Formats: sequence, C-alpha cells, structure tokens
Amino acid sequence: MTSRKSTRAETGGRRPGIRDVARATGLSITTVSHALSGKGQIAPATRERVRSAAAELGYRPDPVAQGLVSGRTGIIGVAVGHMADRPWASTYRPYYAAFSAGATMAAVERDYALVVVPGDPASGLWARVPMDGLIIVDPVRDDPLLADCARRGLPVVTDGRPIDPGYEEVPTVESDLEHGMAEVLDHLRTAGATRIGLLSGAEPDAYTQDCERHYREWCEAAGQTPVVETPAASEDAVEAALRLLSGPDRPDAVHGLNETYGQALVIAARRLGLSIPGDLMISVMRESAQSGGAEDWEVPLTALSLDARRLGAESVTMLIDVLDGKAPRSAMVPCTVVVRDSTRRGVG
Amino acid sequence: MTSRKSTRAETGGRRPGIRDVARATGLSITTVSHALSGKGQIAPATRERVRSAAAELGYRPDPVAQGLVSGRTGIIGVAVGHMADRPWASTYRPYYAAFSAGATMAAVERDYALVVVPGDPASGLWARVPMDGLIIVDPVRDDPLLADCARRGLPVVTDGRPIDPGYEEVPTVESDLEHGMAEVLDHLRTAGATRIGLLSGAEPDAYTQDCERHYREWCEAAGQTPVVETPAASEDAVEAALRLLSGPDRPDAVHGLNETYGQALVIAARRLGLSIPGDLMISVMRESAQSGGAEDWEVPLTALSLDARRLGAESVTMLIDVLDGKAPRSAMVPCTVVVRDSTRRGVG
DNA sequence: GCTGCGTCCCAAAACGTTTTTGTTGCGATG
DNA sequence: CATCGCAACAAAAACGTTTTGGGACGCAGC
Repeated sequence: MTSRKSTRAETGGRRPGIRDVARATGLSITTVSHALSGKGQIAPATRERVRSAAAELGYRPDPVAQGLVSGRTGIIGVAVGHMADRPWASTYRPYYAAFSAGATMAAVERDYALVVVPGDPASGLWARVPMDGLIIVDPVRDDPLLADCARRGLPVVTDGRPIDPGYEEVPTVESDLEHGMAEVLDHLRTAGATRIGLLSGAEPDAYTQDCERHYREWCEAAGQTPVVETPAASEDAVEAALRLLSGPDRPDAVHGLNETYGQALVIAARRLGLSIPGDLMISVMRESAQSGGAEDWEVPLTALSLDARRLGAESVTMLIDVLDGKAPRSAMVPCTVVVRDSTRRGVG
Repeated sequence: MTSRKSTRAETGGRRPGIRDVARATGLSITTVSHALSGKGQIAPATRERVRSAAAELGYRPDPVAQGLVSGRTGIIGVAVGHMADRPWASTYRPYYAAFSAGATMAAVERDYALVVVPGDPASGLWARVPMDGLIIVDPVRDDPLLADCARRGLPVVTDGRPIDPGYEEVPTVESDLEHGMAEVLDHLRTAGATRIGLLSGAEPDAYTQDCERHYREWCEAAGQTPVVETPAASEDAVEAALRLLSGPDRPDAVHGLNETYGQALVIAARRLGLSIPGDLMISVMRESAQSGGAEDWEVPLTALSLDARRLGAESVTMLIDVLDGKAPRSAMVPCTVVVRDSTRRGVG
C-alpha cells in the first residue's frame, strides 16, 4: 500500500519506466535493460540491485515499446468467417470456437498469445492489430487476406488448402476428408442406403470443393448417380433440403456438410413426412468433438466428426515453426465417424 | 506483380514506411500522416496524391508504432483458468470457450481485438502482450492478477464478483445464481425429491461460494438439512460423488456445480446401482448453451444453463465503456433451467 | 611505461509513428 | 502600408524500449 503510493508519487503518476529504475539505482538505462534481460556483462551485485529496484517500483517493460524495436509482438492471429455482408455472429460456427480453443492452448504453450479476427478484409481489424503471423481458416477463392499477407510478407498458415493458384508453398493443415467422406458414405451404404445424396455448401473454399469431389468420386466407384443440392446465397438451408428430398428418385440417405444442414435435413424430412432412419438416413459433418447442438436436435445424428481443436493446435505449431525459420510440411488431421440413431435402421 | 517487386526494390526489401510515402510524394512525414489520418489541414489534391502513393506502395501504418505513441493497442485481454500447477488444457472448461466466443464477437463489433491468456500469473504472458484492459474470469481468493492490474492501473472487469476486499468498485458481470439455484432446486423438489444434495467445488471463487450459499439458504427455507460434498484438491470428482451418495440419509437428488461433476454423478450412481431418475435425480450446471457433452452422456441431464456467451459479450461491452471513460454499472445475466430425463420421474 | 585484454558500464542511435510547435506565403482588413 | 488571420506544409520532440559502438578502469606481460 505505502510503497504503491510512493512509487506513483516518484514517477509523477505515470507507470514506472526503465528511466525510473535507472534513476533509482543511479545506473544508466542501458545497464538496467541488460541487467533485467540478462544480456550484457553486468556485475552480479549490480544486477541484483537493479532487480530489487525494479521490483520495488513495480516496473514491467512495456511490450509495445519492446515490440517496436524487436519487430516481434508474440501475437498470432486467426482469421475466421468469410461472409462480409452479414454480422459476424451469424457466421460464427462451432468449428471456429473449437478451432480457437485448440489454437489458444497450443499458442500459450509456446508462449504466444492468440487473437481471433474477422476474415472479412473490409473490417481491417486484422491489419490494425500487431501480429507476427496469421492463420487463415478456410481461405476462399480470390482470398484478399491471403494476397494482402503475401504482399506484406506476413507469415501465413492456412487451415484448409488455398484454392487460388500461387500459394502452393503456404503450409497448410487440413482434415483428411478423402478417407472421412469414404468412411461415412460406406457406413451409409452398409446401413442400407441405396441412393445417397449430398447437401453441399456454397462457400468457395477447399473444404466444400473437396467434400463434393470425394463424394462424386465415391459415387462413381459405387456406381451411383450423384445427387447434390446447394443452398443458394441467402436461401435457407431447409429450402435446399426440401428440393433434395422432393425430386424424382429421392435419396434414402443424405450427408450434410455442416451442423446447420443437419438440422435443416431433419426439419425437411419431418415436413415431408419422412421417418428417420426408416425413410431417410441422415449423417452430417460435426464441426468439433466438443460442439453441442446434437442434444437439442430431435434425432441424434450420425456424424463425421472433425477434430477442430487439433486442427487449431496444429496450425499454431506450424506457424510458430515458420516464425522460427523452419519450413514445416503440411499436415493432415483425421476425422472420425460417430454412429447414432439417424443411421441405425435395424435397431430402433 | 510488377508493382510489388518495384516497391520492394524501392524500399530496399523492407516493408514500406511512412518515410517512403513521404519520399515518393516529395512531402514531409507530417503531411503524409495527416493526409492519411484526415487530421490536419491538407489540400484535397495533396491528400489524394498521398492516398494513391500510399496505396501504390502498399503502405500500412505499423500498429505497434501507433500503439507506442497513442498508448492504445485496441486489444482486450481475457484471463481464464486458475490452476497454476496443471497444464492449461486440463483446466480449459467449455465455459471458457463459450465465454471467449461471445467476448470476441462483442469486441470485434466495437473494433477491438480479443486475446485469451492463462490466468495463471506465473506464465506472465498476460504482461507480455500489450492490452488496453483485462477481463478476469472467476477471480480467486488473493487473486494476484487483480492486484497486479490495480498496481499497474490497468482497467479491469471481472466475470464473477471478486472475493478479495478492496475491489468493490471493479465493474462485474455475473450470472443470476440466486434465482437460478432457487429455480433448479424448486424443480427438483417439485419433481419429487425430498433430500437434495450438492456436489460443490473447491475453487476459491465467488461462483462456488455463491452457489453453495444460495443452496444453504434454500435448504433453510425449505426446512432441509444441507448435504454438501466437495472433491479434494487433486481428487477425482467421482470419489466425492461416491461419498455423497454412500453416506447415511442418502440424497435422492443431487445438483452438480459443473458439467464434469454431472458425469461423475452418473458414474457414481451406476457404480452404486442407483437408477436415474428413479433412485436419484441429477441436475448440473451447464456451462454454456452451446456446450456439448450431454449427447455423450448416457443420461440427458437436467441443467441450470449459464449463458456464457452473453456473459463474455457483456464483459467486453463493460470494459470498453470503462476505456471510454464511462463508469458502467455491474450487470446480472439470467440463467435458465432446462429439464431433461434425469429429473423426469413420472415419464420415461 | 606501453600495450593488450577483460570487465563493467554508458551515450546515443534506432524502431515507425503521432503530436506539438512552428514557418511560409498570401489575401483581407484597417 | 502594417497587421492579422488562415491555409498548407515541415522540423523536431515525443513514446519506451533494445542495440550498437565504444569508454574508463584495473591488471598482467613485455
């Protein structure tokens, strides 16, 4: 208490700076800096004197000033969500929350801090916050962020392969959608489905592209005609689900590319009087092992579960490797099928 | 492409600075700064000339340098998790993820960035990342962070009332545990419970304290003897649950103070051969409306659901108000009871 | 006594901005 | 004609560190 007030008085109400420590010890600023950072050659006695004076004053080096001279901030950015026209909250998927959680923990472990910014470049927030590198989640076609980072020379790692040409060298973390999609589609067929549809997405990113491609490849191998429906720009997913389930040769199983689509499928099925899994089996992409929602759905849905947390952690590790001068190899994270009632026909 | 290389060449491989823009336009640094920020009196023609030159060079003011002179960084910190001895991942609760998500979105809306740091003061990360203010989640007894922030004069908002004396003026956001606890306990009694226990926590924070206090007050009003059990420091929650359910006068309903305790109660009940909800009704604190888990539990649990997302958002709004010089009033966020099978005796 | 070499410390430059305090030229005012 | 005010710009001082390039001193070797 007393010491607090006295230091405040000594520094004239300001936060104590390195000058104040120098003045208090009768040493130079240089010596104080060296003594505290352990860099130069300082007599042990002096070092200790500086240490105690700094502690007494409650001195902490200003990270901003340190950043200015060192050029490093110890901050890693994550850019998520690419719908510029809508409020960010509406595009903030469970995937992002889990990804951020994993990324945060991996960052902290390596003594970095993590900040999440909107991927929408119009916000410009990402350029206003100082960072050593950026993780771009699901880069889209003609991604402006990717281009901006390249121009500025900011180290980048992407979650999901960039689809623009010219970024082949960017380190990338991605889910193993090839095996995952095959696994979930195989499961649907084994469970009794004869005609499997896909409720795809409109996002111009590698995730959507790849899922759809792997679906079509699987169909070809399985000798089935692909049945794909995609919600239009601002259309509700239920509309697309209804289209998918109302056409001729209605699919008897559908895989939805995200959790929202799963709910849309359930709603559409109910509206059309289709029983689950009797008339229609449903499986979805589950955006994270921790993501909820399922308990609020009427039917527990079989899911291909992405490991968003691990994806986030791997991205951070990879980016820090880049910052440390290493050139990390891109990584693949497995996703796993979790079977629930929505594809259990025999049981009940 | 061409312009990119040429600008690089002009600046000698460095990122272009405000000097480069000044040199390119033949104006002074001051004028460039004013032209771009729209502050001084600059001829419109000049302003436009500066603008285009800056765009041509790809100039962006360095946020670190701006922060140094302005004293503001546009970054808000959130400190979570107070177990210094264990790895952060093991103490990272669903509550934090939801809280962070809400906080992030509220921050971005007000043009701030949000960074999550470990509350463990030993890490020191929070002091190494520049921030304008800090949100402390669940401050504990003798909270070192709280003290440090007060000493440094860093604006603080807490989620959950600080329990140390001397921080009565700190703006705070908290769940309305008084009404929430009463509501869930009333529900248990109405559902048929005659003796309701509490599986409490060992954390020295206001959340735990208040829950326990409200529980005891409710018991007194209801004329019931409180039955409280608390897991010891490093003890598994199941042990405590077993103790709670093995004593004489075993409770026929238990409320658990977090999601982990809910699972522990289910496990303990099964181990003791107690049926749910027949022999034992269980309700838990649900750490967020979005938190999962429930679908992975064997029994859907009735929950008192905290609105972590909103708590995060309110905290940020409040902190920004403080930064803007306002003195916000502390806020209370309601929590809601969600009834599931674990307390439905008559039905399923 | 001069040189060479550690040891311990310091002054000043640098980092890239913003802000403060001018300075210059010119038209309007008395 | 002297003065004032205003528009448009510039020089230099901040901001709080780290880093660079020494300087002073004592001591050993020749």
